[in-house]
Amino acid sequence: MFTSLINTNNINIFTIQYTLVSNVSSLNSALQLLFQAEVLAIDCETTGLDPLTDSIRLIQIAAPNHPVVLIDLPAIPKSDRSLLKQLLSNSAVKIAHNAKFDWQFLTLAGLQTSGKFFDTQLAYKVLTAGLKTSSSLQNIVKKLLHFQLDKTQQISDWCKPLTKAQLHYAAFDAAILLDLYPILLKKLKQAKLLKIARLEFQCMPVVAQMELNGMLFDLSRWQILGAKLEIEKTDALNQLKQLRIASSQMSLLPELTDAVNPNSPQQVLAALQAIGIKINSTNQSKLVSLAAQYPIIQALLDYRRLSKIIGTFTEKLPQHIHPKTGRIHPNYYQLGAKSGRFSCRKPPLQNIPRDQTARSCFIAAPGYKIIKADYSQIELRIMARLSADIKMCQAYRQGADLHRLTASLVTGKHINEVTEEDRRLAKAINFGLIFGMGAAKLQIYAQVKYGVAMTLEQAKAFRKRFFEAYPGIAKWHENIKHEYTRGIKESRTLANRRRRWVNKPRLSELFNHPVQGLNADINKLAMVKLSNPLAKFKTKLICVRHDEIVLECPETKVEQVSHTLHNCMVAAAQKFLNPIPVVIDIKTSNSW
DNA sequence: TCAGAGTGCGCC
DNA sequence: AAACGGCGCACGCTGA
Repeated sequence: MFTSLINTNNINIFTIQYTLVSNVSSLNSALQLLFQAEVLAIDCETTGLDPLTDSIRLIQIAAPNHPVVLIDLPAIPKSDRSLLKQLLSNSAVKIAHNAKFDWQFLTLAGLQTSGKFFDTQLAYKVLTAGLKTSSSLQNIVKKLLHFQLDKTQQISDWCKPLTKAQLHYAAFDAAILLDLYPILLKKLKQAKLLKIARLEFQCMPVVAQMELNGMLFDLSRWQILGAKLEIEKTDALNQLKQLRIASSQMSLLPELTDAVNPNSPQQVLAALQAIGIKINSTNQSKLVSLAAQYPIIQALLDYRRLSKIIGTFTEKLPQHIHPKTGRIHPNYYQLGAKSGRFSCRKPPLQNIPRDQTARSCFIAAPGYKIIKADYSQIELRIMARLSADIKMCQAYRQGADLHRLTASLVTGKHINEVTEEDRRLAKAINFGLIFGMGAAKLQIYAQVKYGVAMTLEQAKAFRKRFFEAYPGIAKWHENIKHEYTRGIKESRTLANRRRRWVNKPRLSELFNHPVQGLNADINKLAMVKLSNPLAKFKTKLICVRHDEIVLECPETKVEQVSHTLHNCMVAAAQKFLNPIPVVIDIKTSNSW
């Protein structure tokens, strides 16, 4: 099916030309020829995957109509790399696949790449957001150039003297990017995605630097916290044991129920059913409302919460402290979510419990402060902007508390009589209903997340009143429903980010994407705007979380940096939300 | 025995 | 007619 031999613009799979340079004179004469090129494809082969401990073995630079330059970097003394540095920061478009990886290695080798970037992986992800497709170089080459890329050398030993096969592979990997570039560029233009792709490209070095920065972590404080949680968990487990013995007396098979594993939903369900609790599943939403009635259920919920925190964070986070920096450097994937949001892994810092005692273990280095800024109610503001609901827009323009307003509208109370519980109720209503939640889920959601109990009838009534109170939202939902019934192929955010729909999407997904996606667009734009100020103020971006940006800043510059951070975030959001005002909450302290 | 789907839950 | 969305990770369980 796939041709093994193909002539593309620049290369032939068997006749690819390359020049291996291992001394400064041959390096510089090879580089001289590349300064006229408007595009440069760059790739690095490294001794491993960790930029903080591994190093570059080979740099490949490809330009149209030139042999690929393969630079044996360890053979070039640091003092002889000035022309290379110059090339990597010139005005050419730098093309790379997963450029973050190469940027990090090059930066730590003192070869910071700057200027315009074009990341073939990000470009492909922007084009295919929503589809189930791999964005590996191999797959992209297969889909766009119609041949099978041989990656067997990728896992070869790059620490030993390089073989001809390795050099050929390395040259090819860089050269192929020159062929992908015009195709991806054309597709981006045709799909009106070039702008959003450029936002991603500009964001890339900011993300790359953020990973290198990492977060400083107070291990001893964390361990004290962990020990406390461990005690609480044991308490909960003991309660579960005692109560299980009681339950086993009612069972015909005590030897089985004695062995109930609290981590097994199946066994727990059977055990709870055996003592007469009528449930069909043991998830939080089914159990919360029964916790007051049955102590064992409270113990189970406690146990689950604590073992989650201990298993996922308390025990795992210390393993991610980097021996070289003493900091935690997670992996951020700027297009990790189909909506355009970031995802974060190893460790998942975007999921750290919001509990202040946990977060206070992430600390500023001596002489630094942590500045944390988040967008206030960004999704609701986006919703106001998209729906142009008159009451919602007016409330935000007047600086009113939207949750209080909703509380007043759905309960019929005067705005001054709204209680704290009413306001929590309104939060559940606002956050839930904009994405199309039904009455049954609203009832559960309000109980689980906000501790507000209501009957199904009340939930139905609240739902009805919400859409009567905000007819603009109801209309916006109607419009999307209309598109939905006609069969919709894609959704766009205001920044024109696209998400494609493969099968018939759920209606709620259609409600969600324009909101969640624009939130991501805004946060990324804010990061890009911050890029230069961060360098100027020697401040580190250390974490981003959907609507939140965390910086580590020299103590002496806190005021200027807070001010700049505020301005960048406001400007990014204003670009899309105008005339809805944007509010940023900023806090400065010694820890997160 | 081990990959993978399923359940459950931490975050926004 | 009714329907929140987006992640990553740990765990028990299933089936080839």
